[in-house]
Order: sequence, then structure tokens, then C-alpha cells
Amino acid sequence: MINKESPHKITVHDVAKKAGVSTATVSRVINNSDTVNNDLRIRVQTAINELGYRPNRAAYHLRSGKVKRVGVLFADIRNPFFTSVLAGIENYLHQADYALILGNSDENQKIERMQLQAFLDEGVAGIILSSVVNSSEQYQQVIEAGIPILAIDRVPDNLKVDSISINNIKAAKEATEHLINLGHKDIGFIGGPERISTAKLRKLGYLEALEKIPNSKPTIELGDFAQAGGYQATINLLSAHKDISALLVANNLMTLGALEAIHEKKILIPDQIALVGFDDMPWATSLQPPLTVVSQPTYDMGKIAARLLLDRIHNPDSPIQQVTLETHLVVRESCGGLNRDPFQ
Amino acid sequence: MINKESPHKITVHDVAKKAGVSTATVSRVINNSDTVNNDLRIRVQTAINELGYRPNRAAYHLRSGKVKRVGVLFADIRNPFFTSVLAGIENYLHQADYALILGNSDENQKIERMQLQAFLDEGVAGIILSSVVNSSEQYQQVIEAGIPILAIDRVPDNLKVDSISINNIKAAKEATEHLINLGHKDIGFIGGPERISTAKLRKLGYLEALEKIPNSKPTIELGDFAQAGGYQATINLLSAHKDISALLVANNLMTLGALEAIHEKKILIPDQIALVGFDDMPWATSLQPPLTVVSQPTYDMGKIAARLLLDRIHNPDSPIQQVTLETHLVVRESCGGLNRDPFQ
DNA sequence: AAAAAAGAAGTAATCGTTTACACTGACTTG
DNA sequence: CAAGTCAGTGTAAACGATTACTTCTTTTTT
Repeated sequence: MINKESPHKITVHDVAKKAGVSTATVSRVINNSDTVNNDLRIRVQTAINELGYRPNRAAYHLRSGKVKRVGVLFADIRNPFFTSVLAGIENYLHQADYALILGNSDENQKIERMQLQAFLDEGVAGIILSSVVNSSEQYQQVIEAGIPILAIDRVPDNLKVDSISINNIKAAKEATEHLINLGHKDIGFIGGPERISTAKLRKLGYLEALEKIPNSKPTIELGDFAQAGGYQATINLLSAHKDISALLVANNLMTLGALEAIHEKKILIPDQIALVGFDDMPWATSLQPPLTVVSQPTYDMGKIAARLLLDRIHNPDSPIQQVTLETHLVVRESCGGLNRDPFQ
Repeated sequence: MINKESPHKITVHDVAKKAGVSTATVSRVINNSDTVNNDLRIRVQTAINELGYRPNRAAYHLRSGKVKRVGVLFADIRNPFFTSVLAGIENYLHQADYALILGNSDENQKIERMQLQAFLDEGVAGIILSSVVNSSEQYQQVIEAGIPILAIDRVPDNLKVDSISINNIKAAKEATEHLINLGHKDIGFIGGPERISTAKLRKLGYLEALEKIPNSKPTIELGDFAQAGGYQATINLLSAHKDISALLVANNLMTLGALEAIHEKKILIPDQIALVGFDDMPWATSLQPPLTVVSQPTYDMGKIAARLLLDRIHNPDSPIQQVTLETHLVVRESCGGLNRDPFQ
């Protein structure tokens, strides 16, 4: 039988008594604030070790007002893009001895607001957010509470907060140019909802690239950034535009949907259609042919996001930072490439 | 300029003053413990609403000893299997007004221990854990602290805690039998590390199924449950055993590695090799041919896990539960199937 | 109708820390 | 050498909730 009596939680008083000092001194040793005589410091430290004392964070939080805890709120935690970012965030926060509170807004504005409220209740030092909506009102309450927000991936354009994102326009533009250089003239684009900044910008990049070829007519179908939406958008696009010879898909889940559609229509990659996806996901190399993709530095993005947020927490008045990371095109075999003449 | 003066945090005292009652009464209304006169209750409620009062959780936690917070510690949060489970957990916890603290042990025993310690420091009401190691000592400290653990997916066999997992033996057995029924005699198996209970059990299921065919010789290669490991194991297996006509891969990331290997060796699916994977991941339907898989109810597994843990938290002395969920085989086209005679 | 029990609300102690303030003795300084 | 600093420590008051106890009122019981 396990003894259910709790073995008396060890508090700062126990440590103080054992070391023969006051609780104030113990606290000073722990937080190494002020200076404390070296002998005492050692006595306190050994007392802490011998007792296996661990400070109560709730009391610390209550008294000092400080928290070592940040909230991470994503629009879709099942999207492997966010998962990878999340892994980066987790890694950095853990090393900094911060706890990570996770929330999922499921692309739903109402849930997002509730989750933010929950973060405030729980008491977080800051929030990493991939926002669902482009309006700044949604975040007013958090900002008034003085909790810093770091916008990741999706950046509401009228919100003055730190942010980290990729150069979406350039990324889509480069991918499109790659297809143009391979000789494609009829390039389709499967985009996402306009309310999401990344979706809007990627479409812009596609359009910019297309402007360079004369008489080009953009062929765009918008999905919902999910697999089923990608499938449907691709079916629509391919049915309405038989002359399409290349396709750029603006996120990874929709790319999976596009693949389903392409296979269903028995169109061959890359011979009958060239395909470029977004995000270098684990499965990209397992496809036949392997997929050419716009690779985003997802893991690093997470690490940097966490670092930026902690910087902001420790330094609330420093100037706002908007970090943009570069993507790079990973050329595999889904565009053929090697057997076409790039200079034609 | 935003007024940086914090607008005086509203406490239970403010509410009490506004409603003309004592703080005790306010507390009673909030926690609707004891009975309180209906007039007062209403007065307090309206005061709360008008002031926009939200209780301070740190103070609540400190005084009452209760927490609405659970820790989730996974071995690999980048594995989409866990991601999906995580989404289920998140959904349930959020609805129950619990916060989710996330940790990633990265298949590393030392990190796992540190993360558990961090959970204890942070103060969680319970922990959902996919353990890295099969030894119960790793978890002694948590158990002694009286924090309930719920083992998910991987269940250390000498640890007496609630658990939820799938019937791994049966799952692998059914998948193998499917291949046998299709006429395959030389079926390879790509497994995972023996220290992981799921890996061990799936191998067992494979072996059990194989016993039914006379003169069968198991062909097994073990990987690390990651993509690169799956690739290498498959290369090894296919190189050493040219007669293999079917392959069962014991987890989703290794399946991606296996696909790379198979494509690299220019072996055709399903004509030259039949393939069955574990976990019905989004990309399974996007492959050509679509992949036959053992489908695990990942999302529900997460929801049930969260429910079981909260049950345990609210009812510490109820008997331990070991829940096993059934999988089902999703037959697609990666085993051919339709053009082979199952009765040959 | 007096005594006992129950019900409703308030008072103040408490949870485990940090920290403002007070105190001590030693060291500078003019 | 008196007075002013200063570094090092202790005392006790916070932080914002819950809750054991007390107090007062009302109801029940005999």
C-alpha cells in the first residue's frame, strides 16, 4: 500500500530553517538577486539540494507577477506545417525553461477569441499566434492586458506587433518563374482563402510572375487550405481549363488534394502536368515522382518565433520587429525539368 | 499613446465592494459551493459582469491546491500520428476548460525526465504520456507526487496506470493476413525499436499471422520509427531478400522511407510488391496507387485519453482502466487485390 | 415558548513566495 | 572620530484567491 499522506511539501521555510537563515535570504539565493554572502549562499544551496526543494510556481507567479509560460495558438494544429513550427517553438521554450500552453483555433474566429481569453486567465507572458482573421479588434483585449503577441506565418496587416513570416510573394513568384523557365505558358494556381494573409500574398506572387509572359491569362481556383478543398479546386480547374500544363498549389494539404484529383483524372506527372507544391513535407520525397516544392524553414521559424517573443517579454519597449525569412525552391522531378530545354 | 498604467486589476475585493457583500460570498458565488441567497447571488453576478472580473488562477491554485491544467508529453510531436492524437486531446481539454501544456521528449529518456519535472514544477493536475522507455522508475517521482499519468499509445508494461492504446497485435496480424489472403507467401516486415511497446506488439502480430502458413520464414528488418530509418531498413530488406512480394511497415514515417526505397529500386507497387502501412495519414490517398493501411482512430484516441485522465483526476480512487481500441484495415490499391485471386 | 439545530453571511487566517523596509556592523570620509 | 555610506541580513506585509471559524438570524423540536 502506498502511503497516501502527502510527505509534507517542502517550502522556502524548511530550507531557511535548515540553512539557518531567513526566507528572504533563501529567496535571494534562488533568484540570485542582490548580493548574498558566499558562505550563506552555499549553505542555502546545499540545503536546497538535500531537501530536494523546488519553488512553488503559483506562489512565485502570484507574488512577483512574473510567469514563465507562453501560449501558442494555431489555426490548425493538424497541418504538418504548423506541427513543424510547433516543434521548433517547443524546443526553444523548453530550453529557456518556459512552459508551452497550446491552443487550436481550428480556423474559427470565435474559438480563437475564447482561446485567447483562456490564455489571459491562465496567465501567460506572451502569445505566439497564427491568426484566423485579419482584423485587429480581435486582439484588442490581449494588447490592452499588456501581453505581447508574436504573429507567425500569417500577419494581420493593421496590427502593430512583432512578426515572423516568409517572403510569400517572392516564394510564389519564384516557383511560378521556375515553371515559366521550363517552357510552360498555361500555369494554374490553387490558392487559399483571401482572409489569410499568406494566401493573398502567394496569389500576388503568382500573378507578378505571370505578368512577364505576354498574353498570359491567370488561371486561379481558390480552396480552403485543406485537403478536400484542394481536391475540389483542382478538379474544377482542370475540368474548366484543359490546356493547363503546370500547376502551383499554395499549401501542403491542398497539394495532397491536388494529387488525388490529378490521379483520378489519370493525368501524368510530369509528362502531362508539372506540379509544384508549398512546404517541403516528409512525404514530398516519397511520391512518384518526388515533388518539387517551395521549402519553408518551418522548424527554424518556430525557434526564431520563440526567441523573438522572449526578447519582447524581457524588453517590452524595444522597437517592433518584422522578420521575413527566405524560402527556397527544392527542385525534384515533378516538373520534369531535366528533359525540357529551359532556354527555348 | 497607449496609457501604460495598468488599469488596476479587478480583484474579488472590488466585486465584493460593488455588490455590497464580503469576499467570501463572492467566492461562494463563483464556485457555487454552499448556498447563497438568491438576491445576493444575482447582485454578485451582475457586479462580476459589469466589472468584467476574471479570477486570478495563480491565487486560486495556490490557495485551493486545485489546477485546471494537464501536461501532454509525446515522444515525437512531429510524427503526424501524435499530431492527430494531440488535436483530439486539445479539443476535449479546451471544452473542459483545462489548459494543455505541451512537451516533446524527442525519444530521449533524459529529456523526458526533465519535461516531467517541469510539469511537476508548473503544477499539472495530470499527465498524458507516450513514454520513451519501458521502465517504471522513470515515472516514480511523478507517481509519488500523486499526479495521475495516462499512458497513450505506448504502455510500459510494469506501470500500473490508466492507458489507452490500440490492439497492436491484432492490427498487425490482420494486415498480414490480408496479404496472405491475397496469395503472398514472402512477406517482409519493417518494424520499430523493441523498447517501444507498439513496435514489439506489431512484430508479434506479424509473426502470429505468419505461423499459419506452412514453411513460412519471417523476414524482419527493424528501423527507428523515423523516415530515414524506414528507408534504410527497406533497402536492407529488399537487397537481402529478392523474393519478397509484400511488405508491411509498422509506422507511418517508416512507410514514407519504404516508399522512397521502393521507388529508388524501381519496384512497382502493387505489381511487383504489395505494400501495407500503419496509420491512415492524409497523404495515403494521394499516393499512386493509394495506400492500403491499418487505420488507427487517432483523433478519438486523443479525446478518450483526455476524458479518462480528467475522470481519474476527479476520481483518484476508481479502479485503473486499460482501454484498447480496435483498428481497421483500409483497403486501397497498393496491394493490387482486385486483380489477384484470393483463393489461389 | 425555550432550547437546539440549521442556514446564511462575514471575519480573518492561510496558501508559498517575493520584496519594501528596518536594522546591524563595517567601512569611508572630511 | 563623528557622521554618512553601504553591503548583508532579517521581519513582516503583500499578491488574490479559498475556507475554517465565528456570528447572527431563522426555523425546528419538544
